[in-house]
Amino acid sequence: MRVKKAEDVNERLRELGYRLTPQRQLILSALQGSDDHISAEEIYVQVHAKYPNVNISTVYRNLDLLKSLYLVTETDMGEGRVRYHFGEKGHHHHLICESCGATTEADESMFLPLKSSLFDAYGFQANISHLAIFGRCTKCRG
Amino acid sequence: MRVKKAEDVNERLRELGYRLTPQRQLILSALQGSDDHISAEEIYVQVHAKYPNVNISTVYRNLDLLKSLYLVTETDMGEGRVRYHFGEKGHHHHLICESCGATTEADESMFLPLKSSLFDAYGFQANISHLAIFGRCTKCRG
DNA sequence: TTGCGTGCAAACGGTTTGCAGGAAC
DNA sequence: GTTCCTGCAAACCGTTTGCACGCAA
Repeated sequence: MRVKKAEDVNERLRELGYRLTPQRQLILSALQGSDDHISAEEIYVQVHAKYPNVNISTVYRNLDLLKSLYLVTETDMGEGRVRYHFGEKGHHHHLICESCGATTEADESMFLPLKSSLFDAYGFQANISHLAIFGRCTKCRG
Repeated sequence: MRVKKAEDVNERLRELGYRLTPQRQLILSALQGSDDHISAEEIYVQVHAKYPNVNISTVYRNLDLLKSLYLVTETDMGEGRVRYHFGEKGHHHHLICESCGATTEADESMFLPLKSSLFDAYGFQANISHLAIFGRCTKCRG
């Protein structure tokens, strides 16, 4: 599961007829540079540092574009705001403790059986790329 | 999986020292009377019809209370608003089609293997009461 | 030169909060 | 009588939108 290079994405956008504005490239590199999921606000802060005039609406508009091209996925981790993740990075899921708020990553493989039983039972092709599951972590159970 | 009777809930609230205001009871009966998940707005409309002075902030405050007592669960079905469900009703999950918006209910049993593998692998006790899974339904795959 | 993309400011919509009055107990 | 609960209005906060300008192609 490799991270797609910045140049590849730029090329793809150019192919599709989208312009490579500095704002767009900074937003992309914020997404690519983030290990974790990143919020629109956090992207904005990073981009704004290098390019003070940028507006947060530009961040949202570019995130919408990237979502529609399936280059970016969003995950609702129950914070009242959505987090974004660069599409080519590895899929994984989040176990969020309702008591202490700790989040653990769960491997995609855990979810494959579910995916196939949903397909078998309902013909539903689940797009389980980044799921947030709530519950209690080991510590808080004790 | 039985629906808890209104009187039982009233009694429980009274035991815990909470007052049984008419607003609170109307909110409870809206929750209990809803087959599906119901939004705060929808509860408000129902309650308001019988008790025109009620304010939507009262609905939110009561939903918060009921959540904290684990009498009500909330599910984010990706609509930009949360839906509420009376706790004692049967657990089920939602398969939401990203193309046509259709939602199908999936039985809880589908998710039990996932639940136990998360517990075995991470010691995480998943509280999978009402999960929303996005993907493509049978029709939209065709 | 064309029209996509942007900055700005205002609006939006669901939810939360401060406060003073009123009802449940 | 005490205190919880409520109605009201305003604030909040993440996100979206209308508009005119500016820059990538």
